Amino acid sequence: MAEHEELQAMRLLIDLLADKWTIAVLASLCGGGGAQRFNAIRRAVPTISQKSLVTCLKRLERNGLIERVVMTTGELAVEYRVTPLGRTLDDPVAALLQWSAMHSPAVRAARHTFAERVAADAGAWGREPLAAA
Amino acid sequence: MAEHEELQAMRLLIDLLADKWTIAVLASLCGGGGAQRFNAIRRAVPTISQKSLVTCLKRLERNGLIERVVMTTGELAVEYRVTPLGRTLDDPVAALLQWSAMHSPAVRAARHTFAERVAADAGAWGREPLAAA
DNA sequence: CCGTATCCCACGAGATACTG
DNA sequence: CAGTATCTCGTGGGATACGG
Repeated sequence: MAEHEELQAMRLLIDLLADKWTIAVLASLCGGGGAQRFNAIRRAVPTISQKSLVTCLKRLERNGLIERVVMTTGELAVEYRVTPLGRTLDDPVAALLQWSAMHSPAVRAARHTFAERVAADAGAWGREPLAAA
Repeated sequence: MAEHEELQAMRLLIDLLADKWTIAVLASLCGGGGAQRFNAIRRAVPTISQKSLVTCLKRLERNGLIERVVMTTGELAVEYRVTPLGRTLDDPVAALLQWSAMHSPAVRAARHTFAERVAADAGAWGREPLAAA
């Protein structure tokens, strides 16, 4: 799978994608042709909080995946756009997407099996172990 | 990139891989031919704590990616082995690995650029803003 | 050897209120 | 419109000690 330092490099990418909103934000950005304004993203990802969106955007910017562009029109307007580096995420994200489509049902099934097995184990030696606590 | 429900399925996979140790543990398991004993994994991933390893293994088991096998020899011995479902992770993980190899230097470079830019912005309007706090 | 139990801290993230 | 500032809570994870 991987040997030693590759793991560390991979953590970098995983940490990039792992937080709760990054993928959704990126999807919104790409959906908007690669650029969106702050509140447009908020509307596209309705359940995100302001704070989380700001944090998320800052991280993406810090890592060079998106760019923050202050528009020079009269009103205050800021646009976020995906950089070329950000575009390169398409490949790994596509791989994740494909795996999810193919195997996530199996994972859900495994969870149910596991839950039942645990319940059976609990029932095998005594009733209501939780009540004893 | 992705539209609506795919995101939720992807979260499942990301959550699987996101915690600090899963990838390393999986790598150790695969390195051991697909099966390793508890303390063998610990030695392979020296900086992990007992607690974290237990937690990590439980999650992997719960999601059907590995199997816990109690050996029926005299001494207490437990082996963890990758399931067929677990093997299917090779594809997405390989994609992550490849991206990391190709682009992680660019991310690190972006971080430095960003840090310098921030420092320049800070220096432009006043010295030692941190000292003021 | 293979864990469980407890304490403790850091951090992600929601809610809410305020500013340029 | 595009943020910043606090508060608070839940959880991940390290350290340590104990149990089967």
